[in-house]
Amino acid sequence: MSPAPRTTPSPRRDEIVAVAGRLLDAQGPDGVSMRNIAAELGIKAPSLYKHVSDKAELELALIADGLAETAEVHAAAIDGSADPLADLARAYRGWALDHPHRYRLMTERPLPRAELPAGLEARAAAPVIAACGGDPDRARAAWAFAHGMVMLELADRFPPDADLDAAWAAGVDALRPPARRGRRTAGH
Amino acid sequence: MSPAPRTTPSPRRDEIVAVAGRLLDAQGPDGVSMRNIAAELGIKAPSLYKHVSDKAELELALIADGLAETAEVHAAAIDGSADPLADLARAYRGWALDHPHRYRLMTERPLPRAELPAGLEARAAAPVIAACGGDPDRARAAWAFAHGMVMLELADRFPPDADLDAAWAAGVDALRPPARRGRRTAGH
DNA sequence: GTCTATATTGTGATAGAC
DNA sequence: GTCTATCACAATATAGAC
Repeated sequence: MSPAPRTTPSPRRDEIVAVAGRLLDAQGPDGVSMRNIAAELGIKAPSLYKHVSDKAELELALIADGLAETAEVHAAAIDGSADPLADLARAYRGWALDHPHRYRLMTERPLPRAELPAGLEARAAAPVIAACGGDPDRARAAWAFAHGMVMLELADRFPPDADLDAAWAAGVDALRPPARRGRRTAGH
Repeated sequence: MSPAPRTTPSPRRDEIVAVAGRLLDAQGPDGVSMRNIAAELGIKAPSLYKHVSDKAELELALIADGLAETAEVHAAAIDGSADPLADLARAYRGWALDHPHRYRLMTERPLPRAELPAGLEARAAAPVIAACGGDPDRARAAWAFAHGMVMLELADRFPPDADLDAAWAAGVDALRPPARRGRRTAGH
């Protein structure tokens, strides 16, 4: 179902991916060099190539892991919520601010869809769509709003006096779907 | 009023900045190397340092030029418009898609406010604020929405079947300020 | 104002020995 | 599965001659 990794899975490979992820989260993209990863494992860079075909494979694994993690976090945020869009927004912002480099890696380039586990993108997108009452256009607008807020906050691009909580609230208020009328269960 | 550039202004300096801008727009950030700029001018890279203190100075000039240009384009878009937010959104998207690398450079890092001409940031921000009826929080939400849409579109991150025009329309509809009641002039 | 020569530092990746 | 040695690059920037 999910496409095979370019390299055979192995415990050592998993360690390498884990170290790459730690380096990314801690030092940003420049920290994720083959030399650094190797040093962290107490080996030399060329040895990595016995376990991993190239750097792109590592980045792919990092993206897939991040998508899976956010899919879970976001699904949990709307689960049973009385105000799903507001709770999702809070969770979205929180995760992105906690993992800025990972977040950028996951959003700054085209998704390598062909090499991602089947259904992963849909699972990651499901919470916004649900929080927008099933309207895909509104969901994309809401995603863009949240992405824009996060990116501008991460880049420290808002004016110093801007009230970001208020800006989030204004966007969520505007984008919240009209009250659902008499629905018993989460709808189609 | 505007802070002095680190290097004395000169025709040659202006040429260098112009070439850097052309390279950025045409080839992206990797195309903007001191070697490339020099080659474009028919000289060698070290010669540039007689006119410009370092690469950061060039990037600063590129950011300032881009801000000034968008400030004009966006102001023109809302001028006399019956639906300012929609027209601004169209202009915002158009300029960003026409200048993707410049747009990224202008938004992906903190503004070097201390080294920018006085009032430039405010001039660039004025059109959104006006289009949002003067509400700064809603204006920031609208900016974030547009920024998110543009960045995700530039990164080709939306699913292939997404209707981006519809997503823009959904966001603009949601964020448009309540109809202005009986105002004669652009308000305080 | 331009040149040559060079310092310095970084990257990803391969060959082949052990 | 790890090593050493190395390739092939690219970048910004400086010194000093002309």
